Amino acid sequence: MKKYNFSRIEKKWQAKWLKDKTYEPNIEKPRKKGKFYNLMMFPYPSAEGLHVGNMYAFTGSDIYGRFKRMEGYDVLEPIGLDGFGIHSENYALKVGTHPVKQSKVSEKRFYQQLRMIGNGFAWQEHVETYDPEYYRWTQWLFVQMWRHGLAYRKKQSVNWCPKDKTVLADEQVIAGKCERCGAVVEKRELEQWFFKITEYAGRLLKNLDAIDWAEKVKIAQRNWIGKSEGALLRFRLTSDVPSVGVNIKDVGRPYLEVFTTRPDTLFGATYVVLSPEHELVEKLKDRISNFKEVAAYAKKAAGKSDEERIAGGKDLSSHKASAERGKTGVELKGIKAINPANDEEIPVWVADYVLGSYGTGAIMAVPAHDERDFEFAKKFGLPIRQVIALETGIPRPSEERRDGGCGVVFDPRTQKYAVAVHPDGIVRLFGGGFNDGEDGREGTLHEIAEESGLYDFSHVEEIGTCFAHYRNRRKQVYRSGLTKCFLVILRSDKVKERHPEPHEVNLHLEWMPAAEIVKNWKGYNQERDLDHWLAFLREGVARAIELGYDTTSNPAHFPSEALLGVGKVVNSGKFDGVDSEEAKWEITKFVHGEKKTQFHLRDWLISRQRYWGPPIPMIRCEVCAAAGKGENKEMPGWYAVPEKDLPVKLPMVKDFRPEGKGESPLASVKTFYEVKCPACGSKAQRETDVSDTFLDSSWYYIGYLMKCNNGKLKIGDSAFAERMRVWLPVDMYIGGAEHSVLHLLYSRFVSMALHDWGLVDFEEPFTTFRAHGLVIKEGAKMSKSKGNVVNPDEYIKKFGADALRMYLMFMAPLEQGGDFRDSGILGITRFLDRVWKITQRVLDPKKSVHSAPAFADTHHVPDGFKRILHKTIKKVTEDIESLQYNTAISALMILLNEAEKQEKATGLPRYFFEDFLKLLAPFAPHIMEELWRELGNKSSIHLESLPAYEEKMLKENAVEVIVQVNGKRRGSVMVEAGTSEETVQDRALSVETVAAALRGQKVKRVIYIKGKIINLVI
RNA sequence: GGGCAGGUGGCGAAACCGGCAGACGCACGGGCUUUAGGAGCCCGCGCCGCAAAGGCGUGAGGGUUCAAAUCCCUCCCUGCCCACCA
Repeated sequence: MKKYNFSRIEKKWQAKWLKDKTYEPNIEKPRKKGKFYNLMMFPYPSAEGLHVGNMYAFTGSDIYGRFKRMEGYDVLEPIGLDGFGIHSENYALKVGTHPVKQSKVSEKRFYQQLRMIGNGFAWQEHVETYDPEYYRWTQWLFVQMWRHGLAYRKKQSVNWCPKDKTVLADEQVIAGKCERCGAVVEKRELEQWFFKITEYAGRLLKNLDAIDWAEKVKIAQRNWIGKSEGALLRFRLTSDVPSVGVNIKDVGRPYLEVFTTRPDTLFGATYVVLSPEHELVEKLKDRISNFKEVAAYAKKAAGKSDEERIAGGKDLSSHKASAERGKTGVELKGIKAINPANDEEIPVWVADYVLGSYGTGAIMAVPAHDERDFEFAKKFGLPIRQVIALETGIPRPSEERRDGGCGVVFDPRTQKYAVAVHPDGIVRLFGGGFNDGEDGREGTLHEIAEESGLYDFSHVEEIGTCFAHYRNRRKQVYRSGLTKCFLVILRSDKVKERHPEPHEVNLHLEWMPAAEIVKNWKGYNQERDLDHWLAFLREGVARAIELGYDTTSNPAHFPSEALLGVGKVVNSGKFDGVDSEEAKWEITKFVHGEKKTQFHLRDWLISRQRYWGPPIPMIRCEVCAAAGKGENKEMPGWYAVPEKDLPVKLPMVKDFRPEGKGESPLASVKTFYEVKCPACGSKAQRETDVSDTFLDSSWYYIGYLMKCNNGKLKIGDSAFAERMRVWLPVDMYIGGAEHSVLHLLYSRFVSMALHDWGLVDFEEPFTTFRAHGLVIKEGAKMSKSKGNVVNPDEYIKKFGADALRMYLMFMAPLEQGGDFRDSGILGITRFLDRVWKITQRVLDPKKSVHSAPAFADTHHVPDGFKRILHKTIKKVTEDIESLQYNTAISALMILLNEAEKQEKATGLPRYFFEDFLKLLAPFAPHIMEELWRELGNKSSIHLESLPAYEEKMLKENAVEVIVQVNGKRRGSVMVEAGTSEETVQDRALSVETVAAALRGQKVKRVIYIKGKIINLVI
C-alpha cells in the first residue's frame, strides 16, 4: 500500500495547479454559471511572516471559493499585499531596514508562505500597494476626489502621535492612545488634506439596509456614522461690558447657534457652553471682562489630548477620584445669552467637555436632563431646572388604573420639608391613590391629611404630572395611573387625627431639609417603584425657592442625578403637558429654530507626515495663490499633478525616519518637492505629505482586475469598464471585524464616489461580507511575550497544510473564531489518514496503481448507506454556504465511520469515493486531488461539480419514536415512516418501561409529534 | 457608561423555527494486536449510584408549556468594539 506523504503531495500539486492555471478564471468571459468574485482581506506583510490568524481567515475564505467553483462558478480569488503605510514603515524601523528593501524581503517571504497553505489563489492577479503601477491609481483617485470637490485642505487640531510622529485619524485613536504604538495622543494644529466623506453620510447609512453584511458590522457602521435628529437653535447674546472695539452686533453673528437633540428641554437650558476653540471666544474678546482667564483656559484645553479631556470628565469608576478630577470650564464674564424660549438671561461658559468638531461647537446646557451638563452645573453651582416629568413606563390595559397624588409639603418657619418615614427607614413624600370621586388637588390634600395629619396650608400649587406604575416585589406592575404632585406651603403645623390605611399605621412624619431627603431616599423601589416622586420633590423645591419660601436650599446641589428619558413637558409655559417627542418640534418652531440632522462621522483625514506611502499628487504655486488663481476657487494656488505625470514616485530617501516637526521626510528632499507650476510655469512646490494607508486598500478589489491577464488596462478605458461591469461588485468578502468601520466604510465611500462619477455601475462594492472570528491559543490570547504564538509553517511541516487547514476549520464556526489546541490537530490527522487508507484499499495493493480499482457492485450496497451519503451531501453543502465548516467536517467524519463499517460488510461502490472526495476537496485540496487522480481521473477534482443529493434519498423508512410520560423519556418504539398516531400510541403503551412509568394510571392527554416523539400525559 | 457576541462534560464544541442535551473530535480509562514510540483496531466515558432501577444536570433565580439549552422576565459573569457626539 502506498504511504501517505503529505509533504510530497502538497508540493507536487501546488506546482501542478500553478502550471495548469487551475485557479485562473477566464476574465474576459467567465465560464459556466458565471463569475464569482471571492475576496479576502489582503494582509500587510509587516510582522514576522504569516500569522495563524491570517491563515485562518484565508482558509475560511478559500473553502468558500473552492465550494463556489465546484458549484459551477468561475471564481476569482486574488491575493496581494497591503505593504504601503505606517504599519509596514514601523516594522522597517523596528528591524532597522529601509522599507524599500524590507518590502521586497517581506513580499518574498509572505508569498512563499501563502503558496504553501493550499489556497486556490489566482496568482496572476496579485497586487502590492507599494508598486508604482498600483499607487499610480491611488494617486489618480486622489486627483479625482480633488476634481470633484471632495478633497480639501484645512487647518485642524489633529491627533498627533508623539511616537509615530504623525497625524492620526479619529478612528486610529483608541481610548486616547495610538492604535499602533499605544503612545498617548496629543493635539496639534496642522494643515491637512481631507476627503468629504460626510457628504455621503446619509447614503452610507441608508445603503446598509440593503446589503448582506454581518449584522454586527452594520451596527458598528451605523453607530460610527451616528445620525442624530435634532434642531439648530439660536441664543441672542448681550453684554454689559462697554464696547471697546467691536459692537456685539458686529461680531458676524450676533447670536450663538447650538445643536441639540432635545429641543423639548429648551425651557430648562440654564446656561450655554462654547467649546474652547469656538470662534466667538476670540471675536467677543473685548466684551469679556475676564478674557485673560478665558484665553488661558482655551489654550490649555486645545493642547490637551482627548485622553486628558475625557479623564477630566466623569471618571466615577476609579476610587482614586482626586479633587482634580471633574469637568473644567470658565464663565465668560460680561456676556449673557438669552434663552429664546423664556427670554431669560443665562450665563455663557467655555468648557472642554464641549467639542469644537461636533455640531456647532456650542451647546445649550440642560442640567436637569443631561448627565454631563448636570455634573458641570453641580460643580459650578449653576441652576438646575426640571422641565420633563419622566414617564416611568407604559401601562398595559389589563392593569388596574388608579390615579393618585403626592405633596411636597414645606414649612417656611423651619425651612424644612415633610416626609413620611417607614419603620424600615424608607423615606417618601406624603400621598397615595385617590378614592372614588376625588380629583387631583382635593384627593392629594386628603391623602396628605390622612397620612400626616397636616391640613392647614397657605398655598397649594400643582407642579407636575406623570403616568406612574406601582410594582410589587417582583417588580410586576399591579397598578398604574396618573400621579399629580402639588407644592404645599404650611400656614401652621396644626394636625388633626390621622386615618392611615392599615399598612401605613407605622408611618411617621419627619421634617428634613431638601438635601437630606434626597440623601435618604435610597432604594424606595424595593417595595414600590416611586422614584418619580423624587423628581417631583426637586420640582417642588425649585418652585418653593422661586416663590421665595425656601431660602436655604441650593437647587444646584441637592439633586442626585440627571433625569434622562422622555415624558411630559413641565415648567415650560404653554407647552406644559405636551409629550416631549411632540414638544421637540413645537418648541423648535416656537423659537424659529431649524430641524437638523447631524452626523457623528467626520471627514476623512488623508495626510500623513511620513515617508512610506503614496505622495499626495498636488502642487502648490505661490504665484498663482497670490493672484487668486487655481483649480479650485476656494483654494487658490493648488493644482493636481497632471494625470500624464502620474505616478508621483516616492523617491529613495535614506533617512526615512519621521522627524516630528509636523512634516514628512520628503520635505527635505529638494529634488522631489521643487517643481514647475502646471498652470503658470513658475517655481512651485510639491505636497510632501503622503496619503493614509486606508486609501491604498479602499480600491484594491478593482486593482486586481487591472492586473488580470497582465493587462495594461486603466480606469476610463471602455474595455476596463466592461471588465468591471462583468466582475464587480465583489460577491463574497471575508475579513476581520476589526475593519468594521475603517477600511469597510472608506471602501464604500470610494465606490460610491466612483459610481457618481460614472465609472462603475454599483454603489456598494461588497455584496456579502462576513467577519471571521479570532484564533486564540489554549484559551488565551496569542502574544509574543507569552510565547504562545502559533506559527503556521511549523504545523504545515509537521502535519501538512491540509491537516492544518482542516483543523483550523474544525475548531468552531468561522464567524466565531477558535481555540487552537495542539492536541486537537491529531484528530484531523487520523481522519485524513483513514481517508487515505480506505481509498488505497480499493486501489488493490496487488495490482499496479493504474489498473482499475476494486469497487463493490452498487447493487450489493444497501439503500441505508446511500441515504447516509446523501444526507451528508445535503448537510455539507448547507453548512459550507453558512460558513459552518466545523459541522460540515463532523458530518464527513460520521460518513467515514459509516463507510468503514460498510466496507467490511459489502465493500464500497465507486460513487461513494467520488462523492466523498469531492465533498472533502475544499477542505483538504492536496490529498483529495492526489486520491482523485489515483482513482483514474485525468483532470482536477477542483474543477469537478459538487455531488447533488436526491430529495427522495433522504427519507427514512423506519424511524424511532421516543416515548415520554409527562415529558420524561421512558422508552422508544421503531415504526415505519407514516405510521398512524393510533398505532404509535398502541405500540408505545405496550413498551414495558413505559407501562411501568404509567403505573396503571389513565392517560389524560397524548401529544404526538410525527416521527419524533409521543408524550403521554397522566 | 453604551453596543454586540457569548456562558452547555476534564477540553474544543453539537443541538437553539421548543421535541431523546452533549453529535463530531480531543483528553482519559479498559481491552486486543507478543504492543519500545505521539502507530492501529475494539469498548467505555455528563454527575450521584458496584450495578440496575432511579434521580440530578445547559451561569443564577423565576415564568410560560404536555415538553425549555432553545421563548419571556430579573440578575450575575466573560470576551470584543465604542465611549463627554449635545
